[in-house]
Amino acid sequence: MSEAMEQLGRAPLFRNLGEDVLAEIAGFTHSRSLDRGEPLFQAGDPFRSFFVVNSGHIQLSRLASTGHEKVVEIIGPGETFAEAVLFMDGKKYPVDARALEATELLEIGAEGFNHLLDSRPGLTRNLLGALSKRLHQLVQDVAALTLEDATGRVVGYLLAQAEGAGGEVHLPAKKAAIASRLGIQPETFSRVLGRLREAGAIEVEGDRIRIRDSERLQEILKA
Amino acid sequence: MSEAMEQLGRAPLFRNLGEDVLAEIAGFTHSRSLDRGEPLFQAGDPFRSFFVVNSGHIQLSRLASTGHEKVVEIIGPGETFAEAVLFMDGKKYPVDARALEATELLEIGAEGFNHLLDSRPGLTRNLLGALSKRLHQLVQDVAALTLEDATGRVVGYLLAQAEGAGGEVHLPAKKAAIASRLGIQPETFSRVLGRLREAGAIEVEGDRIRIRDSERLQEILKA
DNA sequence: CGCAGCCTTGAAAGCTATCAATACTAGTGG
DNA sequence: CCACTAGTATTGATAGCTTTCAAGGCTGCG
Repeated sequence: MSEAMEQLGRAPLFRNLGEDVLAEIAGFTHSRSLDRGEPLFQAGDPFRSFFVVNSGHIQLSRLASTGHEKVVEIIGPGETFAEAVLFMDGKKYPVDARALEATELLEIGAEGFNHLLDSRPGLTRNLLGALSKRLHQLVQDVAALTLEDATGRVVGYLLAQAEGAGGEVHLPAKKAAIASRLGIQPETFSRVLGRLREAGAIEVEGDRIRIRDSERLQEILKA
Repeated sequence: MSEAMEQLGRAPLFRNLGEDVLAEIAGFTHSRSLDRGEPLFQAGDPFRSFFVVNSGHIQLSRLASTGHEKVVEIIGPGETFAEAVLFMDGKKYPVDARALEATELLEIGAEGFNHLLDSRPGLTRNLLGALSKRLHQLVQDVAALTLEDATGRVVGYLLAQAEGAGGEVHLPAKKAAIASRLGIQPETFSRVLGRLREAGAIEVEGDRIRIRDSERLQEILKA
């Protein structure tokens, strides 16, 4: 099994597929490396391929007319992105993508992949599942942005990240990027963390946050 | 061609499908009527079917722990909803759905539909397209919620609704519901409309809004 | 006519953004 | 090894927008 096939297999999107399918996909895939801060594509660029992150982190963001930037998503190892663009009318990327650090990824050619789809039901199943999951996540985000205030969103984010990570959160990006992802300013993010720390709910050490009192966080979320 | 088949065919989700496929789908479909305000399902209910709106409007909303309600989406004639739940892990509806007015819809059984999928590539194509479109829409919403202020969101909404409607917008629901959809309070919505009216950009008559000065609106959006 | 629901308008409070200045950190070069 | 610098994070003060609470107006229907 080639290296590309192994890397593909690690992504949920390609889970449970036969080796033959993986081999086919690997056929129109090649690996890419990005340096910290290096752009991958811009909003409006013609869509030709989508990606799997192998190591590092990619940030997806949108630029407002005012020059402000909003981080839509932060993609980590094993995750795919831009696969939804395959099925959209105007074949253009809708967001900007750039590496937050040195990042390795696989680029999967859209054309070849598209041809595979109709003959591989399992593949379309996985795709539908992936899109549905992202959809659900976005609905959650929209709800949080309107129903929760800054503190609530930060707490929600911390609890979600701590899930299955043993009460320790490793922020996947600079705090300013996380703040943008949460729809708040860096200053507000800092203040909220400060308040949570003073309340004894968390401990902060650089980009590591330890959840000290999970129950108190839940209470704050409900308040 | 049965009535159900015709109604199905009007939805973009079932566009470009052979009559044989439509007939099969119609086989596990039955129509339902809802009165104004009547609930269709609640968040957490087990998922058994998804829906096509035939006439009227359905509101999808989420309830926060504080009791506040956020309108996620307002679904009109020809549109489908809850189809994404088909592919999610925990087969439960993630939102509440209820009729905003007397509404006719088709209920499509999940099990039967699911069986059809693997043998009908065209159907999965349509599904992938529909999910991608919704995904893109949600990304837009998230961006608007964080990048635009209340005025910007209202203007964006009006321009989007007026698209192809000849500069006249017919609000599909009570203003309070629209406001929630836009992530603002009813009072704020009212005030923003008032300001736009005073600026001569729009005219408001109940639930009808005429765009009087589209350019000025675009400017406000960019300001 | 009167009531109920919805929308509008007003005033005050609260939260977050913004502006500004100060720490802090890591990486660089002397 | 230390000093320096650039980027990043924290902290403070203020302004602005939106929410909240409250009251008044409007409309349709019994």
